[in-house]
This record gives sequence, C-alpha cells and structure tokens, in this order.
Amino acid sequence: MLKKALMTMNKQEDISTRSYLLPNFTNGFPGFRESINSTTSTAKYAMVGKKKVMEGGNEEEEKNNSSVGKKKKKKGEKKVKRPRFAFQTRSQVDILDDGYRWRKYGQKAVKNNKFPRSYYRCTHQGCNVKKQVQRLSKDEGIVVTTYEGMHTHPTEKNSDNFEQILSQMKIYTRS
DNA sequence: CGGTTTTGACCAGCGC
DNA sequence: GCGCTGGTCAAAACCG
Repeated sequence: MLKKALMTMNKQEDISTRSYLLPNFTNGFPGFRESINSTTSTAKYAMVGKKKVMEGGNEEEEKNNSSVGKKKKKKGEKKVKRPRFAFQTRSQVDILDDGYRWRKYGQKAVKNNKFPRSYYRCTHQGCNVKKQVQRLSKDEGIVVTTYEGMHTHPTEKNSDNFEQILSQMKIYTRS
C-alpha cells in the first residue's frame, strides 16, 4: 500500500529550505548510528509537578518545579547532530506503514500550512527514532514525512519493499 | 486492562 | 527582553 506512494519527490524546497541531498541511504548511512544515548531519557518521567490540572482544587499545583526536565533531555550537548531525512509521498493517509510501530506524541499546527503536523516516535525500547508527518495545504495529496535518527532494531514485518524504494529515492537531510 | 491517541500546556530558540 | 513558533510532555480519553 505504500509502494504506490512516494514517487513524487521533487520540489525539495517544500521539505526544507536548507536541505541537501544524500547520495544513497540504505547502502550508505556512513556514521548515522550516532547513539542517541538513552541514559537520561528515563529520568524525565519521574517528576509530576507541572502546573496545569487545577479543575477545582488547585491548592497544590506545581509542588516542586525543581529540575522539571520535561524536555531537553540533554544535560550535556549530545544531540547536536541528529541525522534527519525527509521525503514526500503521495497518499491519502498520513501514516504509511513502513514496518515499524509508531506512537504519536504530539500534534501541532504550523504556520504556513493549514494542516497540522503530527509527531511520532518509535515504540521499540531504546530506539529513539522520531518522525513527523505533515500534509501540504497546497496539495492535499502530498504528505511530507521526516525521519530523525536510525532504528536500532530490525523491522517487525516484511516490508523490504520499502527499503527498496528508499534506496532509490532522494533523501534530504537537514542539520 | 494495557497500550495508544488526544489535547492543552509548557518550554526553548530565534527574530525582532 | 519579549513574543512568536515549533517541539515535547503527560494526563485523560480512547480502543483493541
């Protein structure tokens, strides 16, 4: 179902203003692994403070703001280079099945497009691959998918067609 | 019942 | 320094 998609990837301006081409993707990927260390990511879930949720008794909102750490997991500066690559597909559905399992963690409306952008994360433990999906307002049939990071685990399903296609389409990365 | 989606708030970067 | 914008969090709702 995804093979009919992703055959229209021209107009690279729409993906990103400063994006440049990567030679080949599946064969290459020289140093892409990059080990997005997951040591600090677990700590963020410990806190509960925050501030919303008043709904009546708001006496204890935001009990401890210390080290909220909700985002910006990086205490060091490890995340400087995160490989990301984007491509456009033409399909009716936003989520194209690439063989991995994704969990949606956000959705945001961006400025120029009237369609919101969706944020997904790979559900595999320790795999910090993210992707974001956005469909263009000018052309409703076009869906821009941006991957970020590399998977550290094999695919669950047999979707080797997808990698075939990936190898011969243009990949754009942005730094 | 457990995992996923929904959805508003929070936050950091950047531009002004 | 302030306000806008994009990215993330997390609690509740949702769904199998």
